[in-house]
Amino acid sequence: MITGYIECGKIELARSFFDAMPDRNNVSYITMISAYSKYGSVESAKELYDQMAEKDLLLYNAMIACFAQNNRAKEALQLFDEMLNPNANVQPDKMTLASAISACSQLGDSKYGTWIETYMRELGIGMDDHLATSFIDLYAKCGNIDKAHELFNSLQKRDLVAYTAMILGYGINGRGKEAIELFEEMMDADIIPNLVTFTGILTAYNHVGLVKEGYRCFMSMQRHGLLPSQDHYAIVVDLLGRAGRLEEAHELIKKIPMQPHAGVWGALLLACSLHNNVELAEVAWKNCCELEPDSSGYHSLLANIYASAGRWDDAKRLRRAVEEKGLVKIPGSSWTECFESQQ
DNA sequence: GTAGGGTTAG
Repeated sequence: MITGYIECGKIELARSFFDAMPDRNNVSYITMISAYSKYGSVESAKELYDQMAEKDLLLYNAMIACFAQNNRAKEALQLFDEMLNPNANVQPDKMTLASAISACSQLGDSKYGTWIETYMRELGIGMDDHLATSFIDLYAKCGNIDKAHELFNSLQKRDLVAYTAMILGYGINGRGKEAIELFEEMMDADIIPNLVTFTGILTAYNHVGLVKEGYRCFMSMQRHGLLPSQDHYAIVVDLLGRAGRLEEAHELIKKIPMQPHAGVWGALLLACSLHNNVELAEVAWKNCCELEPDSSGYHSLLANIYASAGRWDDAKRLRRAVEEKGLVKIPGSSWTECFESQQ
């Protein structure tokens, strides 16, 4: 009954049914927690998790997965650590490890990831395709593309998620040719790409600067019945923008059927700074500010553009405005950091 | 394979 409601997305109905159940057991809790996880309601999931006094393996797994799937990697690893404490009286299994590796990958923590690989052997847990896929993602994000590829070759069966992880891995490592070849191999195998796959392949086109092909790929999304997300638009804006095709990038943004998010305009702003286009930069900057008024990055970017155009007064004015408003600088992160620490 | 796991930019 609960699962029926969950399948059609009626999560509140599922919850009221859950609340009315006289004989709620771990299974019902786990089902409900997973449902909240799927719809991004991490707090509601945590609330249910906290209600259980005795945490068993599956309950831990459901909650760790929930954190990992909703970009709360730190909390996922925190809970994983808690579970490793002998007092917890549980031992992780492959489900736990898959989520933990995913969390390491999100944090770019290859050290912890490698430790998990060793620990896995200690526990006598063998590598399966799910685990291998999370390791592919981890190693690729940490720049160890050879190790990622080795794991990809070892898969028993290459499915959509595995292909997607590897394509994205090649994409972010600038190995466009390999990414494109793999994408074609996937299509030949009649595996239908999803939105994530397109993020990967578009990233690859972007890295090798294949504008025409990348744009064509983006346009092909509709044929697969996929509606490009803001992220996809942002990648294509970046692709066109880096190639200096700023007007086309601007036109594309104007055609987005929804309100573009700041990242889309940010990609245009970045392109304007690469190609010293002050007028368009101002347009992009204005939109960025409206959508994300608290971020200082856009101001600094425009200030740099003013400076390189010799408009020192404008640059100074903007930099002063940042200081006066006390805007926070969001520190950038880099995947290469964890690669370097691995060397 | 009977609850629970793996893939989204720069």
